[in-house]
Amino acid sequence: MSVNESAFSVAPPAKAGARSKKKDKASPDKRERILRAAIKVFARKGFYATRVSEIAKAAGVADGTIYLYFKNKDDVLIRIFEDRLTKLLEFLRKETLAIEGVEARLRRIIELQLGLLEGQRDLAEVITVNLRQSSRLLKQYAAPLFNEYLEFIASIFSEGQREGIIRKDVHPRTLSRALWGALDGIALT
Amino acid sequence: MSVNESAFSVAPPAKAGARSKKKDKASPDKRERILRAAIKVFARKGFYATRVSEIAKAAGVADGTIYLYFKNKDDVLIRIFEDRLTKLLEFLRKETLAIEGVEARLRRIIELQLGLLEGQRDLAEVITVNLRQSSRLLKQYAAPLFNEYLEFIASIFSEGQREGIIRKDVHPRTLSRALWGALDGIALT
Amino acid sequence: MSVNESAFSVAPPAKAGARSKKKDKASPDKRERILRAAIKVFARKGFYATRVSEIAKAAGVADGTIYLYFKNKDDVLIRIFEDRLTKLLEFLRKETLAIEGVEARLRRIIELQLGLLEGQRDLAEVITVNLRQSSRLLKQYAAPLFNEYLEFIASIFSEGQREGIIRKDVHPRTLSRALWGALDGIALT
Amino acid sequence: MSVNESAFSVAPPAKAGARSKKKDKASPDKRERILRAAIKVFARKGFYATRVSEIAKAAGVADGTIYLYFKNKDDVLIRIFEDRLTKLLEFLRKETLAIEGVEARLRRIIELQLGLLEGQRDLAEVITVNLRQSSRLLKQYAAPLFNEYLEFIASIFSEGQREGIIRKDVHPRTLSRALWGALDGIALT
DNA sequence: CATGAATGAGTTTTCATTCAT
DNA sequence: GATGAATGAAAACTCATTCAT
Repeated sequence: MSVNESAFSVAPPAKAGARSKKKDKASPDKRERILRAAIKVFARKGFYATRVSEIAKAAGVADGTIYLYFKNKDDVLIRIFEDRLTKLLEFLRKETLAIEGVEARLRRIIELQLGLLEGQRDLAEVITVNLRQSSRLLKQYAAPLFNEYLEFIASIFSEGQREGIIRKDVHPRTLSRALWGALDGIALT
Repeated sequence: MSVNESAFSVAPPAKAGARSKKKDKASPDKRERILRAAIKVFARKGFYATRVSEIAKAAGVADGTIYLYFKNKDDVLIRIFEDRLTKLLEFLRKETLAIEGVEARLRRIIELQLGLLEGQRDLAEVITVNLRQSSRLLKQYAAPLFNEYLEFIASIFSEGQREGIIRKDVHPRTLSRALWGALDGIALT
Repeated sequence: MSVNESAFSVAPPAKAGARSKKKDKASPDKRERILRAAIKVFARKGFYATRVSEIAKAAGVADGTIYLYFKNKDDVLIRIFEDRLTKLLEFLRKETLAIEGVEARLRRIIELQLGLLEGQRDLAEVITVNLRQSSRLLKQYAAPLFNEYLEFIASIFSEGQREGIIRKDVHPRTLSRALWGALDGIALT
Repeated sequence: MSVNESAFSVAPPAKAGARSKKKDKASPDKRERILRAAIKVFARKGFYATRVSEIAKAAGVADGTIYLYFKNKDDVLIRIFEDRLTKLLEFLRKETLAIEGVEARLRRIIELQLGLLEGQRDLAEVITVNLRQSSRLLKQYAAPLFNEYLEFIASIFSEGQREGIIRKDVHPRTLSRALWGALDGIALT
């Protein structure tokens, strides 16, 4: 399973029987289209510099439509974190835990991570950049998720320390932060 | 010489004999006060979420005063990069080149870097965060300076590769990005 | 055809079959309402002394609405010139060229002009006053149109000179300027 | 006596005995310098578009100095009208009344007027343009003076009508307005 | 559901005026 | 008197959000 066709690369779920009912006027995944458009635009211009109208245009919907699916502009960013980060985390867990041995696991994480950061540059950009300078509100929602992510990687380092294959004088949490930072730095190229 | 009393921790230059001679116009350090206030506020809330009036209040000046020293809000951020990053780079160069051996140098850089990122958390925050999602204009000014910084670290890795103490299958530039990312990630705590 | 129901006294074009077909978007005459309000207020207070909010209030729209139809305050003035002066010129041409003989034509011009300046005092005021002391930008747009207007009158004087019924020792262009000035001076009452 | 060295082309009054007292620090005619500078800048950019600091720079004084001689920016314009228009009127009266015959007088007025408008383009510009679109306050001061000026010319037309050499079906006041307008229009070239 | 024109609160920025030196 | 840095009230303009169609 490649990273780029991974679970968090959400694709509209196959649209079962073509045009289910009659009208089906509500294009089936307008919400999804908006999220994707938002990721793209947020990545390019940052949250604050992005106009709601730009998201709308990129998604091919009217400005007002955004407010049918999201409470407000902040909410769009929050949902990006929630939807995507959750899926990313699940995916990482599944992929990693299937592997035996701390070193192999870390290699797999790095591999996935770099693959992710390459294939989903936009998403990574949104996560890293916007995590920091956004409103209190956002931080409340997003930070816990990101923390969970770091915690997961830390847990692997922790295991490595117990097994004695990783130096013990650095806190696993610090290691996980350093790893994320390094990978993110690399991917920025 | 500690990082936190370093060259880039700009202090109004002692004003030799108080009220030197005649003119002494343009309140010598008001500009500096504004820059410092801006760094502090930008770090906390990010560039876009920061109101010019907040910078003014933090600096203890009137809103309009900002515009006596800076062209506009963008310009304030640009000058932060210009003033500070330049000084930081000079400082790093001086400190590092005085040291013999690639490994020792890298240790010193990490040491300084972590010291900086701790002692000047605000500045580091502004540099890292705002470098990414800001206006074209800013990127034009800031990115080159940041690149110079990465280039400097890359040059040390490069030397290490020639000396055979650093693996040669990764580009020095990638290494420098990874190092910055890791250190930044750590400091974020 | 009276001057005051003339072509340049723009009225929303009757909107043929009410609510024509489908779209009918962009409130058809809001732009027009704003232009009219602006002419009125500019005439009374001058361009610079007029607040955008005053135009908005006079037009019965919100401040921001102005910016849906015009780039900025300058643009409002520019469009007044463009829309109105162009129509005025067309009107004058049509009315005048239908008449035989230089003297009769000039009489008709004076008649129309005074009618205009009376019936559309506001517009005349805006044209004359604001043509002079405004920004480079405006002059670029407005002056050529005003010149075209003067040129048209000059062409009639020119014809009169060829026919020998107007003294030849004054340049037609000077005559047209003098005529405009005199009529404007009179109308100022 | 040429128009351009006329009474209303105020020159600092010869500075009697060089450097009267001792210090004489107050440059003798700073007020006059400011007025002249203001006329020049107002003519070029109009009252509203002119910054107080621009007048100051043109006059070679500090911004604050202006407020030692004038109550505020409005006051500067008011004094221009008062000082200059008064002098202009006196001058016109003296010059004209020395001449015999209505036609000769009018010729002289036109001559002077065109000379003035040429030699003192700036002043004429300020008078004509700014008379119209400025604040209530200004109009209160300036209009009466301008009216007096028109009244004077009207009186000559009036005399001409009594003498039967000027058509009687137009009000003298209208004639004077037309004359001013025509001359102003010509001079605008 | 979808639209997008309209709104107006909230920001940036300007500049006349003041006042400590 | 003269200065010009500092002030802050006032204006232009932006853009998230609403709501009639």
